[in-house]
Amino acid sequence: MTNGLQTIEHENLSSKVYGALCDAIIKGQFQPGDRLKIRDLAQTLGTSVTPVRDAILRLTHDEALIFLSPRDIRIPMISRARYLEIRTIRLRLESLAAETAARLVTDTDLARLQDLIARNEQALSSGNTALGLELNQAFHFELPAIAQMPVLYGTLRRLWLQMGPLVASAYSAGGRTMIDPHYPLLTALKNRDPAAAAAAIQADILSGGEHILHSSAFSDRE
Amino acid sequence: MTNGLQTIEHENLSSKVYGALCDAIIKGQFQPGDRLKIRDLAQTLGTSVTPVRDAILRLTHDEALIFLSPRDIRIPMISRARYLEIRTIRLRLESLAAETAARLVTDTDLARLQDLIARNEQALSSGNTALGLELNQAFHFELPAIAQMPVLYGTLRRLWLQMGPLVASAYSAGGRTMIDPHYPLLTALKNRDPAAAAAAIQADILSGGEHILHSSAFSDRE
DNA sequence: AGATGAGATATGATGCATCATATTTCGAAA
DNA sequence: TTTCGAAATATGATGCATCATATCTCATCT
Repeated sequence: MTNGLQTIEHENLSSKVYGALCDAIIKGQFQPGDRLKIRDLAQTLGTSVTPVRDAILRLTHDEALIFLSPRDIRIPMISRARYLEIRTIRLRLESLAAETAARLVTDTDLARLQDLIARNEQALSSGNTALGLELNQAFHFELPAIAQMPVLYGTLRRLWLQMGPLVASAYSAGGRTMIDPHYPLLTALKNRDPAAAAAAIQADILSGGEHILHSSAFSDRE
Repeated sequence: MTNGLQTIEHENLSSKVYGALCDAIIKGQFQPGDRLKIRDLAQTLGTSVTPVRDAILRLTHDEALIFLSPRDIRIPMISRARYLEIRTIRLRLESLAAETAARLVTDTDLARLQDLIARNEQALSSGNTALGLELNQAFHFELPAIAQMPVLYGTLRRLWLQMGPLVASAYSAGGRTMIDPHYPLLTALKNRDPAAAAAAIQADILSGGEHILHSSAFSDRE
């Protein structure tokens, strides 16, 4: 047994299918309640059932998909309570990412963030909401990456997956809510101010949350 | 598409195998660096390879197992940095669980927690460390359950899985560190005092963390 | 029209064969 | 003894068949 075992990332069909489905979920290509069938997806994607099954099962463990029955896999409609729970968790975790990022951020990091904001402004101008969603999320995920917190990154990624259809639906008309809060956050990071960074990301989450709460039809069930 | 889609839990071979492997990991039946082979496990467990593969893949996505290569699945030795990251995240999340639990806790909940502590005292007296580990963890998981935060529960479960071998190793000699901090937490919950509950769980995590940091050999790598 | 039940069909779980390639073994050379 | 390379073996990924049972369809009855 050796110390310092090194993890590897390898890309196989299953992980490719998983990535494609994650993208589709985040971009709002599925609606809550939509049914996913393994054989249909395998045909569409040109694979056998195994990698699709792998990906689907993974997404159910991510809680981005649910089994309504042992034969019925759906995109879930999350409840208001669940959304609020996720938001509360995010307030705790994204503020941790932001604080830590404020302490570690480099000029290269800042340039990258600036670029994401600029590209999001362009996406907004051209009405490309799917790209806007993607860039908003990419901005958020920069924080745990800059903070060098891989566990936190993975945890947040799964939370965002769960919110995917909700966020895509709430922002289907686009809007500045996905961009404006990023400016004060960027400023705080430039200033290497952890407290300001934490406050900025929390303000982002809360203002975004208000938008989601006002524009979404939630499941009445937990 | 209906509102209020209801998720179901169904138990199949894959989830049974997953549960058995999670148990084994938490109880320290594997050492960091140990190799798991799908066919061997399938033979041991008396299943075909499919459910074992499902369970193994799920554990790799949980980051409780790692692929050293596309053919080599191991129990990871986590790094000091990763442990500290997990601990930081736990400080945030378990305090959230504790605060919320303090607001929602019932007498039935309190009795259950009391029982867990009593059983842990017994396990300590009889030198049953594996049971002590299990009961310590059960106690911790009561908080998100009482708090009615299923997402938080799932998130914490995965963090504990990752720490499984480390915790089992650090506490291989047993000790009061797994019990003593539970008393002030129980008191805070009895008093319905969120701030005290949060402080108590954080103290538990930090004191446990000191024990782990002093007694563990970490991987030098991230 | 709605409800019910039977039969047909579909679905994910499971088993197992095959494949590509990763790993181990073993013999030879240094 | 150690190192190296070739061959043998093993391993997880993938494909696909089969199974158990979930779901859908359709006919009949109220």
